[in-house]
Amino acid sequence: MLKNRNCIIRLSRYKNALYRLNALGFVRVFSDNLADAAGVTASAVRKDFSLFGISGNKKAGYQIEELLEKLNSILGKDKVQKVIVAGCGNLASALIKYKGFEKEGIKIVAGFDIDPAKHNRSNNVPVLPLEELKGFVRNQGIKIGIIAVPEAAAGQVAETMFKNGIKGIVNFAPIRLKAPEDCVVNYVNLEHELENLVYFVNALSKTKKKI
Amino acid sequence: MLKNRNCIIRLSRYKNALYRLNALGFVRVFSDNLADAAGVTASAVRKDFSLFGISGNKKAGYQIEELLEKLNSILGKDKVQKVIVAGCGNLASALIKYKGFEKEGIKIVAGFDIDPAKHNRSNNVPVLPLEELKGFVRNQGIKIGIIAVPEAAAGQVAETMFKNGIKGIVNFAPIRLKAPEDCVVNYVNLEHELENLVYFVNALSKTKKKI
DNA sequence: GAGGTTTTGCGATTTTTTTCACAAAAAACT
DNA sequence: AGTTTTTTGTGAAAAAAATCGCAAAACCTC
Ligand SMILES: NC(=O)c1ccc[n+]([C@@H]2O[C@H](COP(=O)([O-])OP(=O)(O)OC[C@H]3O[C@@H](n4cnc5c(N)ncnc54)[C@H](O)[C@@H]3O)[C@@H](O)[C@H]2O)c1
Ligand SMILES: NC(=O)c1ccc[n+]([C@@H]2O[C@H](COP(=O)([O-])OP(=O)(O)OC[C@H]3O[C@@H](n4cnc5c(N)ncnc54)[C@H](O)[C@@H]3O)[C@@H](O)[C@H]2O)c1
Repeated sequence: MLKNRNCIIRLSRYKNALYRLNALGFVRVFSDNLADAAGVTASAVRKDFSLFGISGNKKAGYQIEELLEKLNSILGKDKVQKVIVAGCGNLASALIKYKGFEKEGIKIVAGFDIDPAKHNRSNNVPVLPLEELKGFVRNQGIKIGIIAVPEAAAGQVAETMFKNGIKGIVNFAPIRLKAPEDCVVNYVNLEHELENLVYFVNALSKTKKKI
Repeated sequence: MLKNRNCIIRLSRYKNALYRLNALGFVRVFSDNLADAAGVTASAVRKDFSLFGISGNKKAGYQIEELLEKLNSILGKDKVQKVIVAGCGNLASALIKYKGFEKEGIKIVAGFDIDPAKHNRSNNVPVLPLEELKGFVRNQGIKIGIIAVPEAAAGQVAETMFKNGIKGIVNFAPIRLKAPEDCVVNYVNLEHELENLVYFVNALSKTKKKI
């Protein structure tokens, strides 16, 4: 099994770039066009493809439509991915309202919250009491969850998710989660993202001054 | 200059973990305690510290307070970082409302939008017309920006930011940005994060079945 | 259809990152 | 004071990821 997260993220980027090229009327691409569009090197493109047994035509590059089919299949985009969110505060509201996920075959099917004021069954995306998470996830066979609860609640919520069949979590709370070994957690930490930026901006400005 | 993004992200994680340990009453840590709390290995902790010339005491570990001071200084947390946001839609609203940034010394000082309906000068965090971004950034010497505009507008907005002194951008729009070489862009792509999760969940379930 | 050109596919190489492993320092114990 | 125990700090080794480089295939031109 391939473990390189960056490589899979690049596949997503190729996919997005290919949709854009397609929309511009292109039918074929060469590895270097695609590389430019995705912001990587041509040999990275070819290497990644070779890792997944994707091949093009020497001298004629890759057929965009065919390529998209293969990438979409690798990325599990041949079926709609049902996702739930725990914690329906500010961040989750933005996620639930976001139209872009639908285009990508990602469907947030329900939110869960402990605050009764947030509950709403008649919504397009219902917000249900946290106690219903368990049954919902089991019955619908949901595999992917998003954690958007406060830091203090995240560990507990993750445990409930994993216990009831969730296999992958995107966690926005700024805390590490314990996960069973057949499960995955992807962390999105916006503070760290900004801190990181501050570090590199400072570091760059220092090196520039030396020159 | 150190280029390893992961290493800097780990420093942020150490910092968070140290605050938690501090709150629990700890005064000192050993590399392995900290490693556990931050979700890394003890040798990674020591190696990272050695890279930044941070040293502890053999047999007595590290003084938490002192360590925090050093990490905070490396991460630029000794002064408040002023940040602006372009695009004040759903996502930016969540960011603007988020209380957690303040605790981390990150202050979103203004939002900018093309939609007049979003403008509001009397808010705690004012939302101003996009045309004012230029002057605002220059006058206040802002170095960090967040892009939360639609994909189609992101390139243009980034260009304006960079032209007026922004050195680092966190970009939520699902598109690569052109950046001057003394500037940095950190990408946060939530679709890709979910896609990635789907890939690894599928991959793991396949390898498990083989066993 | 020979010769030239372009582009893929992938093994080999290089670079980067992580992990190991152990000497040296410091504390604790005897 | 010497011995044992514990933990750091960092070179060395290993592992992982990125990049290079080039043979081979496909196409084009004449
Ligand atoms: N909003 C941001 O921009 C932002 C930025 C960085 C990090 N985060 C992180 O994302 C998470 C969510 O942030 P937010 O701004 O949406 O917070 P929020 O306070 O707006 O929302 C949290 C929601 O979780 C609910 N909740 C609390 N405990 C719960 C539980 N045990 N089970 C289910 N629901 C529970 C609350 O009722 C609330 O609706 C937090 O961990 C925060 O640290 C948010
Ligand atoms: N909301 C999410 O959960 C989510 C998830 C993934 C990605 N994103 C990305 O984040 C970005 C923002 O998403 P959102 O949901 O907040 O969108 P949104 O439509 O709610 O907000 C976009 C805002 O940008 C403003 N805008 C448009 N053009 C502008 C310009 N040229 N200059 C300044 N402002 C401009 C609009 O008036 C609007 O207020 C998008 O690129 C989106 O693809 C959002």
